[in-house]
Amino acid sequence: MAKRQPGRPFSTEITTDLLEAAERAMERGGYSNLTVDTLVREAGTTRATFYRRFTGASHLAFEVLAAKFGDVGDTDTGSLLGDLTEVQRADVQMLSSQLMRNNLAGLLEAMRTDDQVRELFTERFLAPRRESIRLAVDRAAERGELGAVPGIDIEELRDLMIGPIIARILLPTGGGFDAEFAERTAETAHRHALAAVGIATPEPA
Amino acid sequence: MAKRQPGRPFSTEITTDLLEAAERAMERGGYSNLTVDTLVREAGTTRATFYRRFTGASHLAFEVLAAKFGDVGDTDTGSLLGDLTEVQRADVQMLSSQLMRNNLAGLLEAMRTDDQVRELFTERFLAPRRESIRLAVDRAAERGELGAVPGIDIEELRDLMIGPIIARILLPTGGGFDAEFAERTAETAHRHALAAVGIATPEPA
Amino acid sequence: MAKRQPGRPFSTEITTDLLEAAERAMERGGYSNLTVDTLVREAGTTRATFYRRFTGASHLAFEVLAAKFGDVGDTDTGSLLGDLTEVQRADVQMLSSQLMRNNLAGLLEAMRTDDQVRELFTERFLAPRRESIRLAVDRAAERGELGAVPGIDIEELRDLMIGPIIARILLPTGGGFDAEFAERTAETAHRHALAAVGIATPEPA
Amino acid sequence: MAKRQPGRPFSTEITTDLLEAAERAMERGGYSNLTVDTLVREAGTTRATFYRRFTGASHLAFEVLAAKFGDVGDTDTGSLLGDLTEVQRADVQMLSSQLMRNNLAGLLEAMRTDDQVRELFTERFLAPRRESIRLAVDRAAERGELGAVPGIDIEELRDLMIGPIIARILLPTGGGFDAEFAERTAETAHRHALAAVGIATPEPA
DNA sequence: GTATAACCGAGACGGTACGTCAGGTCTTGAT
DNA sequence: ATCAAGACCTGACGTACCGTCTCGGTTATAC
Repeated sequence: MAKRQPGRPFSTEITTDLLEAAERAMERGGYSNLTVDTLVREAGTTRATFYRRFTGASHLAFEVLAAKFGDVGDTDTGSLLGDLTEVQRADVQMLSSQLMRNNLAGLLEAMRTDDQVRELFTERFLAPRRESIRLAVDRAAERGELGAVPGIDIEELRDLMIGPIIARILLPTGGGFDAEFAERTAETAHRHALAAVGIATPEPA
Repeated sequence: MAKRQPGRPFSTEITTDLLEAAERAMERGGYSNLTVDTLVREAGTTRATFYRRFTGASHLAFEVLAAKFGDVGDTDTGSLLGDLTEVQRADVQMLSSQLMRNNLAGLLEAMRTDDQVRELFTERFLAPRRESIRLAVDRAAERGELGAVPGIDIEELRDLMIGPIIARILLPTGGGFDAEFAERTAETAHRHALAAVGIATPEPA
Repeated sequence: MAKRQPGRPFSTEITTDLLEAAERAMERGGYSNLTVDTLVREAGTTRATFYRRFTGASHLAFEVLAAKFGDVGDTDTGSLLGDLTEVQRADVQMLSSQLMRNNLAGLLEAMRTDDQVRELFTERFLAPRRESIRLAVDRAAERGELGAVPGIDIEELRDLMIGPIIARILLPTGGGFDAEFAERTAETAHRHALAAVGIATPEPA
Repeated sequence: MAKRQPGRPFSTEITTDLLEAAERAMERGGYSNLTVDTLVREAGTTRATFYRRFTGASHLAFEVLAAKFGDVGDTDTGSLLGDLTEVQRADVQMLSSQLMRNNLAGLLEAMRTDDQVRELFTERFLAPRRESIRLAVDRAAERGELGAVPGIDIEELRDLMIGPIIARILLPTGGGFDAEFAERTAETAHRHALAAVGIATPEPA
């Protein structure tokens, strides 16, 4: 029954002020410019109050992203290629946003050090996306699209899909994303999956 | 003839001491622990001396990586798939090293802000690797392996190859690299290239 | 009512530690050896904490002297000569201290540059001493010792009294102060004042 | 016969360039702004070359003043008061110059630490001025103006004369020097000397 | 209603790093 | 041996963040 804690509860207004201030800073300057001092000043509060809610700037940054992109839907389109394309479209949209472009590298570095942020990220971002792919593959197997599921490394499929998007965002030369980028890379991942179970790729679309 | 410039020359010993100190720190703690103070302390020199050589810790970190992984060879194996596999093998080896695992995210974030580091990185890391792929594709086109070169986006091909490696390194859940990872991803990139020019993929290897 | 200001108050212990450290350094090495780094190290605190209290080393040095010599009493002995002698005795005692010998020149140089230190010095050291002399002259005028006050330049009288003491301290050849130095120079200043209003000097004492 | 040193001799041009650069800097910013770096840059030479000529900035500063004010003439006006007035006029002129106002305090502080500068200053500035006063007193004694010379402390007389000038320069509130300042203070010193040998002061001028 | 527990603003605090400046010395090549 | 150039070590500068703390004052529940 989630018992009420004694004492004065957190002011929700301050929390949202901080989240908004962080989002603005992340949109503008990006991760390197996120300092607790600046955030609390802009949110009109103080360091101590900040640290009651978050363990540090990286934690808050993560929460901003989680609020924006935390929930992934799972759509059953009826075919593996269709499902993978859906997943890829959602990820391209998420990762190509200014918020991600400016902060992904910084957060990935923060994860290396900070266990808490790493766990949160894994749980809220990585796991759901991996699950979407696993479900798509399972459904394909049930439909008989794939001979044998065990031959497919879900993790590898995921990296094959999200990797090119990340590369395009993080590497300086990376251009934009044209309308068919998601389709092309999803097809390639699809071929990869088929090849893994020994099925020759059908006619290219 | 590289004329001698006037004045006392840089002490090469100090330079190598700094590079070595940086490499140790990068191997151990990774990018976040790279501070100018710590480096000069360990190298037995001073901040001012450091700043005569490097613009900051990120610049030095880049130089360490450039010294280790700067030069890429170009091997002509006689087939596009063979060439791409060579490229991929080299990149897997480079990126899976502890040095890269611990520092790639930090450097990518540094690049967002620091123009100089971004240019150096682009010039010394990105451009040569892109060039390797371009040469492989050009040779394949000459051999008639590919119908029309213009249909192939070199940049996209590069992202399709390096992306999965990066994802595996930077994302917390990323496992290791088994012996055939390079082969599999190179094959997938190869299929992607063929599909781009409308050629059906041959029998999977 | 001296309302309490918000926030954590300054630690008085740190303040006194700094003042004591400064006094020791001023006594030992003198002004040139006063560095913020050394002071905070000896007081066991940090630069930032120092700068919350003082604008710089010269400010702190001034505060040390102000605490020691800040307040001057005003004694009415009944005669101008007596009053001037009292003032002179106090100034000889103050300026002949090791603290002043070692730091006066440095502080005078600091004053040239730093407006704040100049103002503090003027207000807390110069003004009160000038006032003592002015009061003595006013009382003498009321008693009829001096014909007309306006004829006396208080500033000049002050310089005539404090000047010789300063010269003796700052100039390298300056010897010590014998017991009658204050009396002799006060008499001379007295004669100067009388001469300024056209009164012949009486018998030398 | 002042044997010629082996090797290349000092460039006199550099020496004068340095002296001139120093004078400009002393006139403008004053002692605190005298840095070896700035001086050699402005003189178009280098630190090493500077240190072959001078032991430090304070040494050079002293040389500038010595070149300007080093030699004092000795005039015999026929009376003690006349001679003292001459001395005082010269000192007022010297000390009231911008060059002295901006650098005296700094040099006095430098003297406290640097033995060499102290010796140079004593020898070239203090000793000659003391000697002028001593000669004036000796002549007065020969003329019978003073009963007995031994009763007069030359050092004290010097401090009584130069002290007020110094006070007026160094103390922040010190005003300017009107035309009769030298006369008035010389008279006062004269009275002091007479009093010291027990002679009543004559009618004020 | 009145404890009590936790919040909140303000800002000091020790720690660590930043990038710069000045001092005085040393190394290189040239005169 | 001087000179220009500039690296080098030492040590100090004033500032920025970090995460914690100490104040005085303010809510919300819980007794």
